[in-house]
Amino acid sequence: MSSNLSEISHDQLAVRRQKLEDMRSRGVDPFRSSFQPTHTAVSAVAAFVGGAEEEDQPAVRVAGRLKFIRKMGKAQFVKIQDQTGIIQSYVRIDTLGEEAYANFKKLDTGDIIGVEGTLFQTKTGEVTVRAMRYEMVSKALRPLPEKFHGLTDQEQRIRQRHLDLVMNRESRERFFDRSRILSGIRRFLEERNYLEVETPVFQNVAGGAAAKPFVTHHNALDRDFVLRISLELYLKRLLVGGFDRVFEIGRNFRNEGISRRHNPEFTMLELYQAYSDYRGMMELIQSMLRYLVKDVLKKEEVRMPDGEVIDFMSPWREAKYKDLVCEKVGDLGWFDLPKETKIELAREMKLEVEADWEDYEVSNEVFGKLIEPSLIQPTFVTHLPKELCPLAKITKDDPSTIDVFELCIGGMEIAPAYSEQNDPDVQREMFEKQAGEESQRIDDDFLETLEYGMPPAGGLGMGIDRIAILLTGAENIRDVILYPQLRS
RNA sequence: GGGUCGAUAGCUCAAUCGGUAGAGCAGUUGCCUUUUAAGCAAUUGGUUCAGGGUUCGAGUCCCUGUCGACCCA
Repeated sequence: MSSNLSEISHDQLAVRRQKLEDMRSRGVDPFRSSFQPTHTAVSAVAAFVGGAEEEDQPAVRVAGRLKFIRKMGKAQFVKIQDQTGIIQSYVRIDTLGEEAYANFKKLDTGDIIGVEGTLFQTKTGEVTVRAMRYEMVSKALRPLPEKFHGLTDQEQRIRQRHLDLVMNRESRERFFDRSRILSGIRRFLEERNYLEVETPVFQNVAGGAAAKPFVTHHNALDRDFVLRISLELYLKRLLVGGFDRVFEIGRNFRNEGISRRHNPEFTMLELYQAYSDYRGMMELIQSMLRYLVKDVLKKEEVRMPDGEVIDFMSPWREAKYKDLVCEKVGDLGWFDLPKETKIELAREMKLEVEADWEDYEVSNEVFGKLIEPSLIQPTFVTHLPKELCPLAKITKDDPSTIDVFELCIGGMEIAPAYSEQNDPDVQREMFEKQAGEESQRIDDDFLETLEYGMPPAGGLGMGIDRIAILLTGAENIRDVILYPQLRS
């Protein structure tokens, strides 16, 4: 059977198919339905008893993908990778037997096998399984990428993420970190008696943020829905319903461009706490991020790709939005200047502002382009102009600002938080001002709900993708989303 | 949407002025019983992203398109 391998050696797929058929003809199932390892790669290495004789070492059964095969005639070393890591196995013709060894030699990298044997240390000290038996678990019909360089093409790494995860340790670790961050957030909030809930993705009105929604169609109802752009309004309904501490971690969808920091579907955490306010949210987010950095990721500090170090443990800076803008432009009593003068000055600072922009939009361009990117260490920016968010409470002693903060870290907006607006009449007014002529986009059901009485509350949102970028030191949102959107 | 750059063997990459498309890894066949990207010898494998053009001759030059990367919006 194997005599014709050389004839088809130009086609690696055909060679592997032939090996598959050879296995079947020997009565070996190339795709077993189960296999029970006793150890993972990491726990097997940990099970090695230092200083003990080999006959006193534990027997282990491990399973995983063949990453490296080093053949030396009548013996070979192979590396087996599972979710936890890699373990080496040493396979000899005199322990396995001639027939089994001959079959073992036909295995390919990428095949998933199980190995059973005792632990020993090679002469370089590597803990290794001396294979007494092996089992074919799943045949790989396609070859893995090149073993040293791995898969480097960005597009392939995303389109074939499974290969990226098999070949690139940093990538696998980064997604483990993302999972740890998610479970850490849940643990943190549950310890504070928050209730995790799920609210609708299909909505009548895409509220809670300013963004273009995706539209979809329900056939049986014969009507269009929009996919949610935020979690806010439904969670606030739950505050009315008496759920005083709620959070949701869910996917939002925004019909906008794709960039280093934007994916059309992204994951948000939103949480609401009755009888709290934006100051309460400061304490919460600070404790939560320190918990994630220190206790979940076991880091003392976070290093960004450019080498800048972010210190989460020192006290966080707090600064008013207007003070930051005035400081940047050289005071000038900026917020009292007429819009035309602001536009002139902004253009002198090489900002691209349009003549028909609103006054606050010009100021916000200064903030977004010149200030935010420079806020590397954790900074609470407070007292934002009220035009920037219609869902927050107006500051008592300054009706031009709202009781909110925007937490900026690493030059990014990480988490906004508000003292939530709970006056239904003020809320309607703000919505109408924002919607302008598109009054059909006002969520009347939400406004009606507020009329039943919503407790005062602090609310906070945090982009999970961005926090993952920040805490894992990634450069691009695609590095923290398993299957990000590509062009086609 | 705009600008710059890129796409060559399964993977990572070469290919001078426009002149026979190469290497390493992987595969195949041998040798090799403690390797570490194992080693040695031999060997298979190409729609050079797609389509058009210039030319005696195009991976290379020109045009269009697809996809991607980076920057800007």
